Amino acid sequence: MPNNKNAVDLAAALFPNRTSTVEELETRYPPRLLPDGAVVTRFAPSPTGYLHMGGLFCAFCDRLTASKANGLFFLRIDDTDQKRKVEGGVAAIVDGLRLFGIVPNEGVMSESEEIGAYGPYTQSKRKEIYHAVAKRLVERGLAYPCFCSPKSLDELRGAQEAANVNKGYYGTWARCRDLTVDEQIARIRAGEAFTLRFRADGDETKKYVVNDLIRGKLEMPENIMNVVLLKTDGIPTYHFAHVVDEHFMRVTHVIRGDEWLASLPLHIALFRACGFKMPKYAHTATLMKEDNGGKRKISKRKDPEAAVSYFLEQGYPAPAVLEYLLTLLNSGFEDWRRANPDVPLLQYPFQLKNLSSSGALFDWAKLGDVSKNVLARMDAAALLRFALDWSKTYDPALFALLSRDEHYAESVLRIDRGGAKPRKDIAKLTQLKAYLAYFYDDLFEPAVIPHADGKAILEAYADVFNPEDSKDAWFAAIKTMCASLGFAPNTKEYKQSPADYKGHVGDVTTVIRLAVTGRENTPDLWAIMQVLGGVRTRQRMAQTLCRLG
RNA sequence: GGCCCGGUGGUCAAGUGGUUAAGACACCGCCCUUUCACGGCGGUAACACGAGUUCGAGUCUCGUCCGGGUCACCA
Repeated sequence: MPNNKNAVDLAAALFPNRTSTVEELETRYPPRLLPDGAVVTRFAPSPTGYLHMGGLFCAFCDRLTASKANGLFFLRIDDTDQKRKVEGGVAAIVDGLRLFGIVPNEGVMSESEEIGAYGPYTQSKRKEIYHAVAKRLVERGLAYPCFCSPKSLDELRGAQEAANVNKGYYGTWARCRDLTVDEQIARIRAGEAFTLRFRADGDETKKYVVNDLIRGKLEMPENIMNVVLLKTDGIPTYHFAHVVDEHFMRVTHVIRGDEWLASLPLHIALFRACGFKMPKYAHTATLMKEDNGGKRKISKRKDPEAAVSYFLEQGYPAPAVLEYLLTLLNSGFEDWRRANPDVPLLQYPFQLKNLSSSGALFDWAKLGDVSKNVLARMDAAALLRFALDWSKTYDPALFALLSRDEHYAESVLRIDRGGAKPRKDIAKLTQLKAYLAYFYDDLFEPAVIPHADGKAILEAYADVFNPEDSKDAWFAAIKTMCASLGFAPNTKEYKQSPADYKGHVGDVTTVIRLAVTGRENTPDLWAIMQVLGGVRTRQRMAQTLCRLG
């Protein structure tokens, strides 16, 4: 379309400073040289202070999708809303991703470092690029200045509400759309504040048809909204920055939350107006939460679990959180994990198309189960390292306890771990201290022995206890002891004629277990005694006996 | 309210016109067992509703209902 002279004059008035031309930008950011079929993804969060669960999930999908296709994944910071910007917000995102093993190939690498040839990767540093495209839009008559004040826009909305029509800047409500160029230029020269709006040309009765990679064919009415492209301060809105950035950063696949679905028609219209090729879109489902009876989006304000840091604080292993997200939102993952228990998560043959399109309810029980499995797969040394790392920042008392004697701590953690059927007691590290408390004398809490024969059992056991015994010998000694105390040496015999016995071997070991650990439920008692050592084991039994009188 | 997206057991989910409607978590029972776990076996429990197309519908179409999202100079 030829530029008309008036439009060119307007553009010059709007953007008096020299900007690059769109053609220059095209050369500066040429199509990427990548293998056939390679995809380019991006994660583009706002630096609002922390990494959101939904964001983590998108970034993870971005990473997997790009890796699988020999493509590349970059991190961009969408900081066009200066009001919401938070000190350290970029670090929270970069560090958050790193803790989950998600590392970008290019883009923002830290608060102060960016790598890659398609930057800057921080939107607040790209003003000149947005202005170049905006200027071109004005020259083509596809954008215009709007002098409406926030107050008059409020009134507009009020009037629309009263008239019971759709709200927005469109049709005859778009008052600044048809000002004469003379008036526009005069008001700009007079220093009036203005925004730049999109001159929408959509027909509401017609539909765009888009293929969403997750949802399939989508039909949505064409865009008629004359949205703001550049705010009064010249900073672009998300929509405009999105279109410009995905184009010049040569993104092929946009994976984002489904809260963006409603603005897809706008984005389509903007891509067309700019003459840019659209990327493919994948809109992921929102993570929901049960809220008395109903479900609702997990909210930053009300729900601590909105922030990924919450799970880290609780001591869930990062991979467990990711695995949980995958079981929740990606069909087929659990089968794969069962078949490949030890393959790193990043090698999961991820497919966008088997992402769920309906919003899943967050399920703590399921997360706990997933996490128990992840923790159970770790060996004692790995678990200790994880626990040390975690407790250093989140539980100094536990850290002190574990580092007192790491060798000892590891032998505690080794009990019933590493075999074909490891125990699954722990879902998160906040449970660890309680789990191993009785291995430390200062935390050990003696229990009362409710069993009527407690005294007799402990006295008899004191005679036969030998810390040198192998597990078999240890158990054989207990069985032998059972007979003289009137207990069945095994459960079967007891069940056959309960009347003949005071109880069975399990009741006997329960008394010993209580005396030694203060607990009714523990891992293998023999192994526990080995770790505690003969002296302490004897000591605890003796003390219990004392209390029994 | 307009527009959009969803709706299979309590939760997550397979399923793409013909299945006894998978599986996982949770729950219950049994077995194993030195307790508790783990593991094994079994069980309760679902296609939101109504029309239509078809020999045949969870699967296709329409309507209804329900849930969610979105309608900013926020992203």
